[in-house]
Amino acid sequence: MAPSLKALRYFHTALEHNSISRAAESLNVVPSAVSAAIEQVEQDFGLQLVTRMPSKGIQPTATGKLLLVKVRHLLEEYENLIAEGGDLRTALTGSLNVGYYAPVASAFLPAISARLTKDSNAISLRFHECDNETAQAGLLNGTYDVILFVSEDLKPGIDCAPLITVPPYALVARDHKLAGRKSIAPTDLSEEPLVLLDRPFAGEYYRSIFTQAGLTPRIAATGTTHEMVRGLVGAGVGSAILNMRPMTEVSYAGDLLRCIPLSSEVRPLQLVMGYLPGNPRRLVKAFIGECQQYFASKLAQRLIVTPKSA
Amino acid sequence: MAPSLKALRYFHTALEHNSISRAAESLNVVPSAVSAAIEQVEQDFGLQLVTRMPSKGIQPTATGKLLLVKVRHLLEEYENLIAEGGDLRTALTGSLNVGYYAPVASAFLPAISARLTKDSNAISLRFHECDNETAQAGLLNGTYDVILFVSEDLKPGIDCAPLITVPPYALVARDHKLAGRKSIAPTDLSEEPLVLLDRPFAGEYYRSIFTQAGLTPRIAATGTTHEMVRGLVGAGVGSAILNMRPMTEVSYAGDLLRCIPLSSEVRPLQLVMGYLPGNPRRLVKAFIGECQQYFASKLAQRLIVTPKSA
DNA sequence: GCCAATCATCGGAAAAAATGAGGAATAGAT
DNA sequence: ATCTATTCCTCATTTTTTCCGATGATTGGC
Repeated sequence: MAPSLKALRYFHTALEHNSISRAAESLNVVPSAVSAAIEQVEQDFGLQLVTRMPSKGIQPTATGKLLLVKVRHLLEEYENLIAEGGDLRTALTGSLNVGYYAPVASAFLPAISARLTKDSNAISLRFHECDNETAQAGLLNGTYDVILFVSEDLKPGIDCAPLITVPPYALVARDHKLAGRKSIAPTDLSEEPLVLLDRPFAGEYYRSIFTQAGLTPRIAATGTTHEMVRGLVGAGVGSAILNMRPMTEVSYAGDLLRCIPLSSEVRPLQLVMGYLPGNPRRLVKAFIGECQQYFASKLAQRLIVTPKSA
Repeated sequence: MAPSLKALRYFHTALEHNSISRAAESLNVVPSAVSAAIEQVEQDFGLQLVTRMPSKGIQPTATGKLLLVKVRHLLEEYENLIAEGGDLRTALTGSLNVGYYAPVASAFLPAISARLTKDSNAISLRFHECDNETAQAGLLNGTYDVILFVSEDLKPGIDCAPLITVPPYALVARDHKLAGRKSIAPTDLSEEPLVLLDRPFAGEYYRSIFTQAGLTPRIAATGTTHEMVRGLVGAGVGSAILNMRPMTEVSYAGDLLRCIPLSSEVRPLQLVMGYLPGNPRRLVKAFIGECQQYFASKLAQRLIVTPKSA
């Protein structure tokens, strides 16, 4: 009671052709194989499904006709599965789940998305903001197809493609006394009230910039979102250190800000793209390609603050 | 690019359990078989579908999840097919196509049908009136599950179960001069105007009754239906020879008729039931059983005319 | 640092499928 | 009536696939 799919296919095409030999020819097998398959199906179901008429071919019995439509349906489902499986790899369609840990991802991901979707309306992109930890876990457990994150605490089993190196910069209000400086040293900031981006990995990173220089920062406020930090800085609560910058120096509150490169050599962050090794489907490859292309272009330079770009 | 159903099943249960070894246990195979099957599926689709984490189990990738729902659907379709195939044999349900060549089938088939359908509303019976030739051809080509017909010109490949032996009788109008006779000989009828049932096999049969006795009948009219012949006889157009009789001696026109046995020994007809050898489904068996039971009972004697019953 | 659990790999054994030749039944033609 | 072509069936043989069991590698917990 378990006919193989192959036996069902032979059974089906034999009845489509009303002939074992013609079916065998179209299946590129020998007639006895088809005959055996039909017998197999009949045995498995314990039913007489075919009447054999030597020199004339075969005919389904009434029961065989009944079963045939069900078998045909199953085979069509199977063909669909194979076709869809092939499409997954070859077609630039479907949905793509992206996990990211990049506070200003909204500054560049929309542009990248637009280049993907403008050619096809069969693409659906899902963006999930998360932290470095959940991004990598989500990639491994299948929640995300691809992740953007910082190359720290890399888990094994994830392939990475570097996108851009992001040095930290100082963010001050436009009317701040340091706003006119060409560059700012951590020492300068440690005398100021500070605003800290307090997110899973970022918090320790920003604190380490000061502690490694032997400084103890005075933290006036913390926020868990990038824009909250900017708002606090814009309101004059303090200054901040951040890594990526959006393409505007106006905060949500309308206050003006200024990004100033750090003078001392501080360990920059590496924004990378993570994906699973092996053979990802084409949409994943395309997204990765678009991201790399974007970050190789001059557009991406506007997202970072270096001594030259300031 | 043709993963077997077995490989798909292994792939599916492995991802259901998030573990190759647990899946192998539930499938009663060795883990390496499951591992190989997963690899097979990945190869066939050319996609990375599973992330393997030694000592922790496996996880589907986002692509794997996508494919998994399709595979689950296919497997459910397969299970359905198997279940329905089993039901075809075991369950007393479904539709039954009956082909018959018996002019008075409507006198007994409804009663037989009622006994089948009164226990189940999942039974659907389809009756097809046809001649001896098309009945047998229809059985062989799957149009009919079972046929009722006359055992003449039997084709090979059809199993027969005799139902009843039917001698011919004379049909006269109630006010006919022969209506009072206990029996009638072909000689008596050959002097009368005759009405003939003109159907594929019947026509020659009725003519042969006279020609074999060296008589030439005078045929006043012919009809292609049993009731038309009765109507013609009732209207006084002539007398007729028929085999089976309905359970009424009133014609559609309201005329009274009388059935009188033939005195001479004339070759009777054999009403038989035909079906395909092998393993018919249960509904077919049940119908055959009901028919045989009916014709073994006294009820069926009322359908024939013998010297004793007259 | 060792142990337990888990997945991956590999060669040989078992099972299944396919092959190809030979035989039987039938329809149609000579 | 005989002959031929077609078709399906049977069976021994070969090929392919699948499965098993042992071994090795990786990870996490004690």
